[in-house]
Amino acid sequence: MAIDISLSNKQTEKQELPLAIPQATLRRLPQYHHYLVQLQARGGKQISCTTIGHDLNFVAVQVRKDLQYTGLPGKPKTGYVVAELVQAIENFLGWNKVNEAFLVGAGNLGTAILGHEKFSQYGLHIVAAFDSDATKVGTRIHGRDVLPLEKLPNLARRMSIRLGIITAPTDAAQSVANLMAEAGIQAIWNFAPVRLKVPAEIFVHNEDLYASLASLSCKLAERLGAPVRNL
Amino acid sequence: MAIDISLSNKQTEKQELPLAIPQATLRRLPQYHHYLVQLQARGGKQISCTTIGHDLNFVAVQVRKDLQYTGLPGKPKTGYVVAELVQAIENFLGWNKVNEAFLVGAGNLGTAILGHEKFSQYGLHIVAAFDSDATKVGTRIHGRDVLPLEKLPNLARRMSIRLGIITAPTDAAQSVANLMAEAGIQAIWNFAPVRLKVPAEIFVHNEDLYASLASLSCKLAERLGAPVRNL
DNA sequence: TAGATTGTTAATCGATTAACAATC
DNA sequence: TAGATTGTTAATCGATTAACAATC
Repeated sequence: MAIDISLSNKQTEKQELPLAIPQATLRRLPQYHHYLVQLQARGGKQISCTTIGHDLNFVAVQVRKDLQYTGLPGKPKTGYVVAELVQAIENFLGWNKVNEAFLVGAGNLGTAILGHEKFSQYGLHIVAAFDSDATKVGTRIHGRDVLPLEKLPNLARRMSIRLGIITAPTDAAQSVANLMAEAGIQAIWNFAPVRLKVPAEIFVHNEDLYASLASLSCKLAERLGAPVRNL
Repeated sequence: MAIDISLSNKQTEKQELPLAIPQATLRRLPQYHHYLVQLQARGGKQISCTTIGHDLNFVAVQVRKDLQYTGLPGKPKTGYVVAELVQAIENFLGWNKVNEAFLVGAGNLGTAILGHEKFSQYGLHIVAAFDSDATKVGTRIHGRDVLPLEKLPNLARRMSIRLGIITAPTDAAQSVANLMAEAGIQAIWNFAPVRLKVPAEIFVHNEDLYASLASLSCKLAERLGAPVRNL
């Protein structure tokens, strides 16, 4: 019987138990991707974890573990085929599928994100912006219409939008999130420094600039305190 | 001799070994801070880890461990004095000291960050912007001059600038970092999706939007694949 | 005193790293 | 075959959580 089970596991494939990926690996995959794309541009065909690790300052075995999540097997002695690996990472990250998104908050940050054309290379298409400020509504920012916030739920449903980006001011963020939840949006990229309260099925990713600032100012404060060492 | 050493360690205090703070704790401290400031605004005087944990969705003991890094002791039964705790966190993070910074790359993102007035409440004062684009040089963005990139090293030295913010395009980021290193800058907040090569004494914090995007698109792809469950 | 809370020490968990067998 | 590399299993490390004593 034991043989039976192990066989069926091997044969049926893609069974499931995809072995949830660690956050840390997920953060590194885009780095590998970026590295590999550049390598490819320079004509690189094959690559080993040893080399990737050396260039990116990771231990080789960590690179190997990370890449295993993409499901692409490498070849002993030669390593991975660069083109395949790029594909595998993009596939794993969902970067070869289009994600249409709505952005709320057409202020400075919202404008910056709308202007970031590279995102579309990674499947992120921001199709419209929303704002509650009447003076902004009706304008166009980097080719996208700025619509009144009230229109979001209806439009999101009709267009089956699954991703929402919040670049609204802190105080408005929660109510925007509520609107998005109501609109059936499935994931939120939140740039406001608040922990949003949303239904459990909605995935929230917080882009917390204040956490970054903390890390930087803490480091600088620590250095000021310490006596200056010989440079 | 052994006794001697342990005594001196205890007595002299502030000796060192400040027990390096975990990254994760550092990310949470600003959240506590934000929560406590709001609490204070509503007139809260005392607070317990139990309550903080409940409101912020952390386990109480984790909150306690995190807060211990600030060095402020709580009182059994009553918890912490809100005002003291806010102070202690700000002090620990260096948010009550002024950090003057230079920003390089006056594009969309740079403009957004220059426009983010709240940063100054956390000690971050961006005093000038730099760009290599001659059409931008000479203009003012959110009250700050845009200067030619070549002027950065000299000015940074003269003004003892310790923090640099990179919002330049990916290709330019490394050379900007080189310039900053040359200018004696001690910490870099890097918004470009590249791993910068800098001397070991420079602290780099990467704000990696593509890592965030990976996390979001991966989650969405995973949902699309799976059959829709009962909502 | 009883109860809520802090602070601390031990157990658990997950991610990183090390060791090594398998493979081309 | 020898050597570089992958893939896997075990050891290590660090952070989270649990258990509990100390304190007001």
